[in-house]
Amino acid sequence: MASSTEENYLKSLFNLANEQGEVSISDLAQNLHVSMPTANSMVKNLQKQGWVGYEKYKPVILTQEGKKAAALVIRKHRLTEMFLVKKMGFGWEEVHEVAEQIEHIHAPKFFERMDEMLGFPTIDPHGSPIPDAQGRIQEFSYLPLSSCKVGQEVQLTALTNSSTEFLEFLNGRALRLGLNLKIHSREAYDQSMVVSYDDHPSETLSEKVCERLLVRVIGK
Amino acid sequence: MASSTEENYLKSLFNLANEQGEVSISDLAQNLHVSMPTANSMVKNLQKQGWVGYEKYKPVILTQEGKKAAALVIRKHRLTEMFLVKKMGFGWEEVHEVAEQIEHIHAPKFFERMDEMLGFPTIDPHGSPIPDAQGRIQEFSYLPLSSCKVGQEVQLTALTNSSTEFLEFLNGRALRLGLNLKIHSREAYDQSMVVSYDDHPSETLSEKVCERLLVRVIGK
DNA sequence: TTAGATACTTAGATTAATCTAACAAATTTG
DNA sequence: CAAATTTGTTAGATTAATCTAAGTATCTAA
Repeated sequence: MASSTEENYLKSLFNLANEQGEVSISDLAQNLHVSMPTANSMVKNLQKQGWVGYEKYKPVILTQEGKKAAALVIRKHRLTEMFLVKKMGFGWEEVHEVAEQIEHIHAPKFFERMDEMLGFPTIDPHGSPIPDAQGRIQEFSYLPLSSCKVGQEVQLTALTNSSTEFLEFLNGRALRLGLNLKIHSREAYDQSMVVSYDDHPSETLSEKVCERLLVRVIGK
Repeated sequence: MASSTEENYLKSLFNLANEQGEVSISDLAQNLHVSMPTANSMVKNLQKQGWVGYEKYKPVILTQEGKKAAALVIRKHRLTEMFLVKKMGFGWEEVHEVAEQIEHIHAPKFFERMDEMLGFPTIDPHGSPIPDAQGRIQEFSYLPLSSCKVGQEVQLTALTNSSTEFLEFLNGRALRLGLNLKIHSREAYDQSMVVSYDDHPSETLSEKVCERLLVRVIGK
């Protein structure tokens, strides 16, 4: 069974591979805030346990077992986030730190009961998919708001970044998942967009923000 | 801040002191399933951090800070047990292992929300008191059933042992906290007692069991 | 195409938590 | 009370996870 530390490495490898494709030792080290030699020796350890394939100076690749193990940790993390928000009254900006700890709890029934109580959710509070109990993960094909056109109506469905600062920024503008946005204009100079929703008749969102908002087109 | 390991030592010291008074290095080592040298060096470490007082060959004594730190870990443990039983549908025999892990989570709001959702409970599912947020613990004065007299009516209020095996034994006889028991007889030879409750007109309980059942006298 | 920069590895040290072996103090008991 | 037993301590080793320093491989770009 993986230690908490090993679980964190598996999770990082999984997430980095999804974001970037190939994952180098330095990517991994940076992501986990450890030195390269530390990441290097842990990768060798993970390899010995059959979770990753690795050859000197080559990218690190999760094996099938490694992917499954990683997905199951991510499952625990995202189920926990959903539970904290839906059942315990946490804000979506407060759940990450707690979930980072609870994801390492070994207690199948605990997470099964969360899953049941939540009605078997498929996404977490930030719109990321929750892997199933077999470690299978459903991929959605959402677009960044930044790639949408003026005049379109879209629904905010997920985020590519769930840092506390970004979530607090969204809270400040009453932006939440499920909201319908109308795209009124885009500024050619800096790619910022003006949108409206609910009782917000005109909000300007920077390119940086628009890239992090994932949407589904619903109109025009 | 105490590591999980340190928290476990503090908890053991607190519980052992309550059960036995003086706590030796060997008591501690036995209780935590570690060797005496391990317990010895951890006690020195806890002393350096101001949680225990210790002199060579003398009993280990928690300081005020040590007692408070221990009580706050026990608070997290017992709140978690109550949450698992009352909010997540666990049986009282299933909660210990999970609570042993969750008690080490550092997330004040998580436990505050549990407390609120449970209506600020004062006892856990096994009748043990839950320390308050300041680490103060309310002591009850319950009697073991074994010390009660034939003819008395008593209410089952707590247990002195909450091992899975004992709890499953109680489950098998539908014995649970809050139940009123009538004491019909006691066998002089082995101190076993015959009691009745609910639709159980006659159950024989061994001395070992009677010592572990804590009650409040309500009649005769 | 080779010099310089970047990425990676090796070597060796550190810390927390554990162990066993050996010795020392304290307690119990004949 | 002295011997035997129990309890506690010291010394030294181990493992997981981390680090820094130093050296090596790979990539990039003049």
